Amino acid sequence: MSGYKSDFLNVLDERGLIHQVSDAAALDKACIDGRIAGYVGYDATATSLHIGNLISITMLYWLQETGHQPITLMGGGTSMVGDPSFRDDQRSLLTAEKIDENIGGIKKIFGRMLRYDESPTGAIMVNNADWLLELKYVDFLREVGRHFSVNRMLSYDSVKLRLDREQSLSFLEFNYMIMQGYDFVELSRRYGCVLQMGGSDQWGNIVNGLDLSHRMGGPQLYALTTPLLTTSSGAKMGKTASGAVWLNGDLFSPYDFWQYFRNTEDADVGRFLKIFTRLPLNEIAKLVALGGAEINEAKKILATHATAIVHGLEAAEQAAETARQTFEEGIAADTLPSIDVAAGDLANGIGLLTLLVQAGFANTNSEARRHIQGGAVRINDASVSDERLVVSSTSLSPDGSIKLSLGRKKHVLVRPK
RNA sequence: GGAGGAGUGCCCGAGUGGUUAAAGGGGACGGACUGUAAAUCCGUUAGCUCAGCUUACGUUGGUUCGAAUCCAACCUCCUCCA
Repeated sequence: MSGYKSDFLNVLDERGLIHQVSDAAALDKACIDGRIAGYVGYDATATSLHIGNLISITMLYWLQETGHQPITLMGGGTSMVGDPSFRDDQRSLLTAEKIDENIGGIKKIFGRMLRYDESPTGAIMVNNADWLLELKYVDFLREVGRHFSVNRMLSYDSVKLRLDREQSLSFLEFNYMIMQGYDFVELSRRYGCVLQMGGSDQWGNIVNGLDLSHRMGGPQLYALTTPLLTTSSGAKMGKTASGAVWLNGDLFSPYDFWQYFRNTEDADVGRFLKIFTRLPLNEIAKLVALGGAEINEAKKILATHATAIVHGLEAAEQAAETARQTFEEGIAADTLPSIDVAAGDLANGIGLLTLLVQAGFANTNSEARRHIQGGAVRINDASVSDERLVVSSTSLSPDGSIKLSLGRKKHVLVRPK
């Protein structure tokens, strides 16, 4: 739907970020009447957020830009339980130490995208461990638990997958949505937060919070979700052969991040420009209008802007330049991602299979072997067919590295250290 | 507690004693073609010290020259009954 009056909802709507909103008209009005506070929760399931989370951070960004207050909630408490939504298996339990470590890693990204300060629209960082871990079981059940209907919770799509697949859903996990609902109420009490946002898979969990607030005599709260991001071919975004597209540079390099967006399908360019960049819409419209091979220019702009938001402009431009040299000039840019190997090892010679695994091109020697048999591997741009090949210092180029490639697109420099 | 049914590789799903590392599909990866796109076609898709060996069909045992397939116990889930 369109025709919102508030800047916030208009921006999100124009950029295709809205999937569902509860009581859109009332939320719209609240945004006009004054400053609202809205939050997104992030569970500490890994040491970095991934590209899917980038959308919800973007929503917080626009919330702040349009004069409201974003709250980032770290799931230090909820991560102790694990969200079963749309999962077909049980998560392994995370230890408290691991959760702390993950939160440390996750936090890094927010400072780049949001402004944390004391001003009315300054972002706030909170951790639900602060209140969830203090709860007394029976008191909590009597105060909060009584408002939840098990019948209803079982009817949610989010748990259907698990039930349909005849997988057990433990009572522990079943409590997750109650905790998330309670988080919302707690944030509303503490910070006057009235809006929770998230991916479309979070709708059920978020709406629980709305209900709970209502039943506990709290204020009217609102829910807003974004569409699940898929490519035009229907694949879920954010997965590559080597794993998730992480936002932290140590897990997924800025160059790879840039490449990820550079390889966007034609049909997705416009949609992604709206979501992953802050370019004005009229400029985006011009880029999308580019036909045929020229759309590649739009993809480069998309890649650079998206990378700049996450890794900074400098890193983004360097990634763009590296890509230009690698793909357009066909030379080995010394800024390609590199791996270090011990100089002594290289002098003695390293098996190619080992090297491919170290480079992250294969998970096992067998997989590396298959790549070689399939003709995908090149050393310094020369095809390799011998899986027993031993790579040594003789392959070093004048600038002191070996260019190792898998397929047309994946390149890594091997450097002795 | 009783009766019946199910559990296969990343996912779905065939297979009911012997070329079965397990049909087929999906996904993923590689190759060709292109524009570092899509579509299409081809190939690969358990591990290893790889012309060989090891581990695999819920778990553990058993029968057999030989088991994913037969038997027993156990675990998990589903349906009906109490």
